[in-house]
Amino acid sequence: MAQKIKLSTIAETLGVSTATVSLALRDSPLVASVTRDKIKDQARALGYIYNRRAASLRTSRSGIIGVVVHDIMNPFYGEILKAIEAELDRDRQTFILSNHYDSVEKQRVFIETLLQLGGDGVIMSPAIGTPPEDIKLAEDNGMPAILVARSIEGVDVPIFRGDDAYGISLATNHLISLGHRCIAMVGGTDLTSTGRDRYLGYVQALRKANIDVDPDLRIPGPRSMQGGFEAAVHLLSLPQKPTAVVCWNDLVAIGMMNGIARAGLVPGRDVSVTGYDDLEEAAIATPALTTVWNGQSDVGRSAARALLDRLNGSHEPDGIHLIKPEMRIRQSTGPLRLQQGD
Amino acid sequence: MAQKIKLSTIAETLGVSTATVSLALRDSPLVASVTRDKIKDQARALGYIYNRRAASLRTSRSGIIGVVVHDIMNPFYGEILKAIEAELDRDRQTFILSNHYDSVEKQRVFIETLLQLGGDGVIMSPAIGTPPEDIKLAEDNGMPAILVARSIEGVDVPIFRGDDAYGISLATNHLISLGHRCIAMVGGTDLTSTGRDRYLGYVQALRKANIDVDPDLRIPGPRSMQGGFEAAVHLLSLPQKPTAVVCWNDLVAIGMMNGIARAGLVPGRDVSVTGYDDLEEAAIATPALTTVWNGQSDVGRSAARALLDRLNGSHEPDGIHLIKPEMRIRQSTGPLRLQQGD
DNA sequence: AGAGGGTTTAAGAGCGCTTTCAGGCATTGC
DNA sequence: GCAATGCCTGAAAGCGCTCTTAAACCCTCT
Repeated sequence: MAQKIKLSTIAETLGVSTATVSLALRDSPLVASVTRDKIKDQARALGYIYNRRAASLRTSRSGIIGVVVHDIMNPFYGEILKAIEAELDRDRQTFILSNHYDSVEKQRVFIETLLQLGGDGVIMSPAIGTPPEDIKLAEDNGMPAILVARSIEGVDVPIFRGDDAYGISLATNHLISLGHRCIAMVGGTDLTSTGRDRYLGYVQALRKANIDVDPDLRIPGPRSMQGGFEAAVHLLSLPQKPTAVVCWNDLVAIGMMNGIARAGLVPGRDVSVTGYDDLEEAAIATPALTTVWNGQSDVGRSAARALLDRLNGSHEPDGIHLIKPEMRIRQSTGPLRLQQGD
Repeated sequence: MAQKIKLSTIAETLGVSTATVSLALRDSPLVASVTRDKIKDQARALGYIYNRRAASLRTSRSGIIGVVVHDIMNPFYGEILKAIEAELDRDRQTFILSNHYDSVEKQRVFIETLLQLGGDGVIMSPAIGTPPEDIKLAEDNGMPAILVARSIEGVDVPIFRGDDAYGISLATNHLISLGHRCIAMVGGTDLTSTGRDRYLGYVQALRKANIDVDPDLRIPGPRSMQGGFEAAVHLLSLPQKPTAVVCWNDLVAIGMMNGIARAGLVPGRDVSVTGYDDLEEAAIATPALTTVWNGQSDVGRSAARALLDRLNGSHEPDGIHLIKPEMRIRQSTGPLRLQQGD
């Protein structure tokens, strides 16, 4: 690299002031279009690189937005991220992505880093146990926060997520309507709002159908294919095997179906399985997975939009924005078969 | 937010100069430890946020490293990213992640943004058709680049990737040793170095075993489960059905197995399938997938290490660093069965 | 021709931090 | 007891950009 090209370099070679160059590059109407074009051509010719650190030091607007979720490799968050990315791209915002893996510590480091970089805002799916102070840390330093997918108590920032209780009740009711009475629930934890809401939806649906809730049929925890696979092994070893399983998400459901298949049973015939999220994988699983679409793309898009609006002054009303999930019925669920039937 | 706390705020409240505060926070030996502790306590008490933009404007080191790959949601890149993340975290570097979706344009925008932010370096898996100038753009502006997973012609920056030709030959030879002669290859394109190398490995393995290469048995393109699923439908409709399939990656292989199962055949018995990458999913697929471990974590870790070393002055030798893949034999491959056998 | 109006450009003061260099103060050696 | 030796601290310049204020310029109109 020959030498750093800066505004003043362009100004000198053209015999104008740096102010004019700055204005011209920013398309200010204060600069004549002839001058502006001349300046832009010269900038290109010299290979000028705009220095955002210097600019944002002055303007205190960095164009950086942070996004932090549990795990960006989890397809559920992946679909939210894609929607956020698309929305932010349209506004030419740079976004910084990070996993917190449910470590409050890692999440706080991320927020602090973002503040140091002068981030304009942050979209987060908070780690389990996130203290409200960590959100306030961002807000107090002029960095608005928006939550997605999970709520936390004691903060009043906008939240976008699916209506979990309703969504899981859709799945549970579907199984009940197929004649199932012994329905397990696999995955989720009481440590997140999502976990609590989904379990609630499951319990309420059972109660409404006058089915007793058997605590042995709840296996909290699993979130991955691996987890679903292991849960299958466990459930199929119970004296009273469930005939249907409501899974935390599609990954768990696919793992569950694999586990059922390994045991020599046929998912969808011997044991019905529902997923949650309606990932791309769901439709091509074997058998195709009955699941609940959770509005990931809506969540991502709306959250990004809300943040951008907020940055532009129009203060979006705070509070929870629930997206209504929808049922996707495929082949992994079927009518109850009698014990020794076939 | 009450008011911006800066170095000078701390300095004033303590009656020392800003220089002392700066030095103290940076743990300079020039400041007495008593003073240093007092300053640090005060900084914490006031809720001071270090302004990296201002600092990096002065030091021209930002602590930001860019990482751009085809698609962060693709588990193959995901495992590379995890390794990079772990390595960069140890050096307290912030990293900015992006997808390019094989758009050279999007990739260039990313590089430019990174330059504007003063990025210290960039790790990239270049988009198909990346012109060498785009890499030079980074290097010429003092931002070292490291390539992962894919090579491109005409640049001499360090490259870390698996030995694709060798890896695919492992899979192909494995199938040949099981008696298969009619072996399809699904996925990959001649547009990437990886695609060319893997096809080459496949062809060479067949030739060495005196098996004719049938162009109809190559289906370029698929990369996803969906793609593998569709390829299965196509292959099983051929007059001369293949008895084994070498797949581009594990996702394609899993999709392929789903497609085979949908057709009423048993993967691993009726049609053998190999994957590539050895993702977590491979081991729990049904049947468990025979695949080739491609050293993703090694690639990520080494690439990050190389970049950090380079930033610290020790100039890593350029050139290609090949990681040796390894075979993982599971249940999705089995001996050739005679046409009407069983 | 001069004034008034509109348009275009220049000047300059920071944004918050780093870092060198010189000077102040206390301690030690003779 | 006095000079020398460390150890700390403060002053100040400047990283590259923005943006307001004010001045310069060029018309047009009277």
